[in-house]
Amino acid sequence: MRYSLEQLEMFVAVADRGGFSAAARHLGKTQSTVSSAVANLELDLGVSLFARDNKRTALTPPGESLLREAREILERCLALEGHAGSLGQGVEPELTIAIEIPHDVLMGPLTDFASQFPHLDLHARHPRQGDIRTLLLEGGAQLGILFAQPHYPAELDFTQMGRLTLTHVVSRDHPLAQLPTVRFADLHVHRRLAFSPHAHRLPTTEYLSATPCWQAESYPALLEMALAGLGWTTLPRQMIRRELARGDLVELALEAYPHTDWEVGVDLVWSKTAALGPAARWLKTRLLSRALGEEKA
Amino acid sequence: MRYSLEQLEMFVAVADRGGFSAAARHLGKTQSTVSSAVANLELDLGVSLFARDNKRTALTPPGESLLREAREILERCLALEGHAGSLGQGVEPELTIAIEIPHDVLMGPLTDFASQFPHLDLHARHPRQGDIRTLLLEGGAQLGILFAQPHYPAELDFTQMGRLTLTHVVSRDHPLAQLPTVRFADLHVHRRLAFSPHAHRLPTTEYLSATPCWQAESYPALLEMALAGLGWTTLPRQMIRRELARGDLVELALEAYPHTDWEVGVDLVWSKTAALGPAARWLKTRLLSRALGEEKA
DNA sequence: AACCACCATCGAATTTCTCGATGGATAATG
DNA sequence: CATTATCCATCGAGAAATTCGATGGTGGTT
Repeated sequence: MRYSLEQLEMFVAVADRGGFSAAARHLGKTQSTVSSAVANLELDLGVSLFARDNKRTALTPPGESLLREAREILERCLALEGHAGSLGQGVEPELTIAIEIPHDVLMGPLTDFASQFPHLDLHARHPRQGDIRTLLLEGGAQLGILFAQPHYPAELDFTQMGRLTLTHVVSRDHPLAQLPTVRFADLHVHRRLAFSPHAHRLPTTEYLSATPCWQAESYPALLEMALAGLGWTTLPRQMIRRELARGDLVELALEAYPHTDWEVGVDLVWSKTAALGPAARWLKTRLLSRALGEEKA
Repeated sequence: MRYSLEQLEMFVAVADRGGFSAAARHLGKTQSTVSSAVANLELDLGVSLFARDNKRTALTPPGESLLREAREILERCLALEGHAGSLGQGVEPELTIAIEIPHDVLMGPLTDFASQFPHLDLHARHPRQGDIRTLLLEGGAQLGILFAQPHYPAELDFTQMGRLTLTHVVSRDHPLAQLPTVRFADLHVHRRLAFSPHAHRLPTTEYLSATPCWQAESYPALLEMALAGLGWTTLPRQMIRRELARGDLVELALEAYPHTDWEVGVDLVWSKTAALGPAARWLKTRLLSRALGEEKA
């Protein structure tokens, strides 16, 4: 028969406590049990693990080498049990969230989430905006984080999670970056990089429709284009902290324009029909407890 | 009582084979054994692993999540057994080699070694040259790789492993790098960076003693100094392939000097008294089978 | 020398595991 | 529609392993 986990436990206990009797006391077993269990393990493995030196029990070099692996196995078993325990209490085995714009403000809650639910598989998707709704409706994701919508399907529930600040930026080498202040008319002569899902909604379009305009379907794509110097664009400031800090992107100082800081709401959305598991609920309250706006740069 | 490894085995077998009976056939057990074992495992873990749907046995989502961890545990157990097997056949649990100059020619044999003895802990040390001998004599290392010595202590055995080609190099920005050919006298006016253990042995000193000379105790130190442009030096060409390829170091074209390529032997040394284990013997023959010289650039 | 702590071994009691058989349920087949 | 085959859970008997307490040997300690 194969060696058992109990045998491995006794093995490490003897190694840790420095003796068979001490290990037996610690485990609440008889000394003879520990002795024969380890002896059988040694037979199974074909290696002598301890040098019984009468009065001093020390690991043999092979024993020391195998001890690490035995510990590893037992640790994995503990992980399995912990995982099973949380699953037994109804915690869902995996969670999918759909994020329209990945920005580092979310990373704080996610790292907390990782330590709270270490065994859970998190899938973070960032599909095109419209797809988030269908994902939530079809159960492909449990939570969605996206720009505030004027209205949602009846099957979806939502809360405002916070606000992101939109700011006008260009790459370091762009002509607009050289101007001390940017007049409204200056924008017209340079290419605008627009976020296509919003291109028809944001106030931007009302007065800038004449600008040569490129559209991209995702913020990361916009970011790449802006970094390449293809034009000016509006991006959430929280998303491009790094680039601003490094100077790769430069904020435009818009002159005589009242809405220098545009804010756009970010909503947390979930399906009314599919019940959220404990992990999803935890993440939801965690995301809401710390409003996005508080973490503005 | 704790769940057993057999139960985990049956768990994954049922998951893999798609049913209890199939798993039982595969494992050579009775169907009832598998059935009750998995049922007990489910009780222990407090999670139902399979959705018994009469005629179709499928993993539950929690079961799928736990399956990975169960596999992981069993895999670790196989590793433990494999490790124990090799240790049982006398393979040493760890091996220490002392290398005077780490260069990438050794990496081929070492990667082979890693796949041949996956559980073995390899310690690669590179002490000062003289210390290698004492390490070998005192059992702190089993194999040593160092520059050929005129003679060794009686307790050490050795074989020539190959030859390294010493070449004269300077950094890209050094004045000598600008000369199309380097005359012997040109060397005198620039600082020489010498490998101190060899400074008294190599022919270099005989005719270059007048050169301003810095000494370093290790080749990596020499390499750093040469890269910093501190002077010219002689380094094993195999050791600085990368730097030569990138152009960070430049070989000097010595004019009218017969010994442009100096070769220095590299010896493999071990203790006569301490018997080498199987792994050490394997690595020794592997290192000798592929002479160092064959891998010259 | 007496004592104490340590470990290996032994036999009996207990627990667990395994087997084969049985029964209920479903899907394919004639 | 009956038959057959396959699937799984359950049961009881037998086999196997684990556990316990006791015993004996060994080496330090007082």
